[in-house]
Amino acid sequence: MKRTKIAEIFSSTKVGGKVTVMGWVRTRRDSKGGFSFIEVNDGSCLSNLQVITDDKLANYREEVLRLQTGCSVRVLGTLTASRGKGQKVEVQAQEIEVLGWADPDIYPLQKKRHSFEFLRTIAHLRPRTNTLSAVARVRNAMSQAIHTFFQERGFLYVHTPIITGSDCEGAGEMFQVTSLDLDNIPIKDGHVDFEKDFFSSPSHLTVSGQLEAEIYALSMGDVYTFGPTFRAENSNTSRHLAEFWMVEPEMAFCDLEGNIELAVEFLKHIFAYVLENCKEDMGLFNRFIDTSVIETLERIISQDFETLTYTDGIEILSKSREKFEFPVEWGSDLQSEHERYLCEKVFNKPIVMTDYPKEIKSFYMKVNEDEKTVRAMDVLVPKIGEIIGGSQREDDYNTLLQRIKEMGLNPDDYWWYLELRKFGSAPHAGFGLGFERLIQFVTGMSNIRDVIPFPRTPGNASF
RNA sequence: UCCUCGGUAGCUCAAUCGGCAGAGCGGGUGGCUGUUAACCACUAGGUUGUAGGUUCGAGUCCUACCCGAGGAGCCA
Repeated sequence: MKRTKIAEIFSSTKVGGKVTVMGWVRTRRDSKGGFSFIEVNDGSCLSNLQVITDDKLANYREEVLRLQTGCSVRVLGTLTASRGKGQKVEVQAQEIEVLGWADPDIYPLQKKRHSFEFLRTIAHLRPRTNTLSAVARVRNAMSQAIHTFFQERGFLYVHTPIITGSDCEGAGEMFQVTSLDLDNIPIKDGHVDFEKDFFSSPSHLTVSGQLEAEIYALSMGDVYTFGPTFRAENSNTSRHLAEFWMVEPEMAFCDLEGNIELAVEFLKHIFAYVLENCKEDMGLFNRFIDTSVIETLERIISQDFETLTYTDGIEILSKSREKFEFPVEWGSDLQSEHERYLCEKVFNKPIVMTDYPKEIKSFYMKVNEDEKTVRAMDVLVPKIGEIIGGSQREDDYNTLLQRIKEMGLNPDDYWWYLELRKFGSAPHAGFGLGFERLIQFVTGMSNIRDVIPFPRTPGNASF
């Protein structure tokens, strides 16, 4: 079953050799002169390979003329320079074997545009479309770019747990994990008896690997996680998933400024990598999805990000003449309309907003000397909004303990997290980046459900 | 979860004031051509999301529910 991938054929200019290509038929055009053009795609690249077949093939009339969109084939032929326009090379077939038929009466994909809504209902077939296969290739390239970025800088890749022991991560609703028989739940003193559960205590799917990443940062220096994350929020938007992938670097001996520097470098590296390595796929997005994506990415790579404090942001917003639905006031969180106004109207580029009021941020963020704000940073990008959220972590034992109490949390649940501040504490910082939101930004895809192979959202875990 | 809009042929959509269910693409058949979103002709294809109601008559109006999209909240 040795084969040549179509991407490989297009990447070299050699003609004359014999090749075996396997893939799926996208379309067939017949000539009554006794030959047909078949476009084959194998997923290795966006372009189809044009295969010329003629009635010298034994199975031309019985099989080749019945090939339709979706059939899988093995083609043995000679690579030749194309006589037609539209492609440089093509394959003159000597043999075509039909590996699998696809009855056109019932095969849902057609040689035409489908809506993304419809394609979501056929997630088992949608990667056979141009756009979804391009998303898959870009997603793959971005994963690669993430690892090379951190590995080149000496960051350690840490696998933090998917199942977490206690409900103490403090970031949104969690999915509970249990092996108890839900039709027959053990009860003790009127409550569920978790002693009988698998872990002898309530357990959940992780909402963040950050707290565990801090452990390794405070031993190994620079670390990062890259894995799935789960939120049981009933969010129905184009930028939320119940299961998504998050990148979380964590650095010891690093403050907020170093954190911002890394985040900006990180984003620029990913964008540059994709522009360099996914030219054909990015061309598709720039042509059919959002005609400004390439220009936007190029501009971001060459420009500085706008960095401003929350307080400055509030000032700009309250001085603007824009009419907002929600009032702008110091102390309350920025609404989507505020973020978008700053990002898209005022600066027209990504912004890094820092030093938020401590009341609207998490307990683990380092409190500033003003005792009102914390060393937090959000990176906001046009259209998507928040793509990165991070902070310098509170490294003072007493301050952290006090913050935990202030937020109404139980210090016992955080005993090990507190001990990191008791034994050899050090300044450290990190951030979380939503991988799918980054893919959305890079590709211009407007719905997050179309940049992950199998989206999980409220009411839907199909496939 | 809230607000708004939508659900009609395999797909994308149209259907005026409540009055015969339509088009393009896709499929089938035939024709034509080194074609490439191929082209030309013919043809098949419908429980209008579900349940109920108003009416002589409902795709259209009313009620409930289901599903989808956009926005908001929550966040990455």
